[in-house]
Amino acid sequence: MNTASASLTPETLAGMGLFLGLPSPALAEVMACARVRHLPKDTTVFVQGEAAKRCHALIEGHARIAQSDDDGAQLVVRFIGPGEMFGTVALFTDGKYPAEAVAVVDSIEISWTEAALYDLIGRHPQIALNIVKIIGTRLREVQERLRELATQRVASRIARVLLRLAAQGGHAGSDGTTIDVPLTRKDVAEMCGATLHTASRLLTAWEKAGLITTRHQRVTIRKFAGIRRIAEDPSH
Amino acid sequence: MNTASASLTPETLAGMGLFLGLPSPALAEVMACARVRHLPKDTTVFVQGEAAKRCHALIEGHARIAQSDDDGAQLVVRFIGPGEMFGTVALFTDGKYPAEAVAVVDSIEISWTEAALYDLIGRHPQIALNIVKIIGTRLREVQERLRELATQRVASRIARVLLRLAAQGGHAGSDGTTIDVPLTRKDVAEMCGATLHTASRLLTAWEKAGLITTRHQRVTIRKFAGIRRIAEDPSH
DNA sequence: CGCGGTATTGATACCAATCAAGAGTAGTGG
DNA sequence: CCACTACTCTTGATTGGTATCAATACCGCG
Repeated sequence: MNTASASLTPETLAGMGLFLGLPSPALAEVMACARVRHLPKDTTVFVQGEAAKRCHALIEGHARIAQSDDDGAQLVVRFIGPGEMFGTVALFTDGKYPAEAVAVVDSIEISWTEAALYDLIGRHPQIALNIVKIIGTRLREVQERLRELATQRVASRIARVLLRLAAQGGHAGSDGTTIDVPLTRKDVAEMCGATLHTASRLLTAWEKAGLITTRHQRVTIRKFAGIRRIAEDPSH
Repeated sequence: MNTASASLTPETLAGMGLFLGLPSPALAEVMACARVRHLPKDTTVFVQGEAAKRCHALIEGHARIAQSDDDGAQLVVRFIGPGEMFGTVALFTDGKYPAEAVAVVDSIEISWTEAALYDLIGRHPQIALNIVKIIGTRLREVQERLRELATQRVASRIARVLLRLAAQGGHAGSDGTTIDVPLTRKDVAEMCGATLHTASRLLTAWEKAGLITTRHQRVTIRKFAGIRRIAEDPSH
């Protein structure tokens, strides 16, 4: 993991949605004004309400973005994986992070100051278009979830959470696809607006039915068809 | 209303979020490649799944943006008011509108083709930043609603819908603030993921309590404090 | 070995959906 | 002008999915 930091080159940036379509020299510029940091597990990158100073992205690892209520209630907005940016919208709106970001495994972060980002956009407007595309895609996803939450039952929503996570960050094995973010029952519940108890009941039931297996907060989907059926079946 | 079309000048654009910060000559360019249309009440501007061809904005009136399930279930994503853009995200993502847009009152729309928009952005990159700001703000709002839906009760959610609509488009009168979008009980219900029946019961109860009045689908908030209390009270 | 965080599982309560019926209200056309 | 129709709104009765309350079990770790 610390070797990754050593091998970090402008080419690493080429695959990031934020810098798609930029020529090599531009990537070098981007690299030149970036700050790379190692984030040990459970590091808080920023907290809700804090003044936004930087645009962030992950090189490696996973971060949980979560929003809290005035009372304790939390909602997991999304998990950020390698190559994805986060904490950037605040720079363009009111300057305060609307959620908190915590590394859920050892991770590596790259970030830019607000001034540096604006400067880069000025010289490479493509970056602004990339941001529009990224934010637009997320807007859609969140609207999708909003509709799900309004119209689907808990079982469907949890099934969809699993499918979404598997698609976003999952590696196929001999016995199914394993989601590489460590997921507590609480995380699952907070991703779909359910209680930890209901999530636990359902996941345990699915495990007994052979649809999934969970060990040490790692979830493996063994029967995609079964999970997909639950996700789409309006009666469940 | 038809006079508005006649008096339409580049200055009209200056107040739109999309073109904030642009100098007059740029606004003239924007105007030159725009198409202005009158939308009679109930006109469908685009339907869900349709290929996105244009970037839209409202000069006057109101449009409802709603997303449908595979089965009939609908969710009202937002109401668009004068000066607000809509149907633009699709141009930057997969090219398909994720929702439908319908004028709920007689309205005037202005729009640009995808090519024209890209061309304008190329010459005036500020537009791209404006889009980021607009979409970023909406992303936040939707995330906010997502959390509400996950953690708040129906009464709170409906109260918040009223407050949000009053803030977005409401004019103060002697007896309170009237929301200028015509709202059916169904609209209210679909904005917060409830059934029309529950929405009706609550609104009627609030009307009896003197918190609001409704006549011909026009809602007036008479006691802001009362509505705000319901919005924040976790027991309701 | 005990301890904090996580997970399971049963019993109960309750909010809101669903089922069901009827009462305004607006627009249409004879 | 009035019947006819469609749509919105109201209101009652019942059901059921989940939250809530409560207790116990598990597991890695100091």
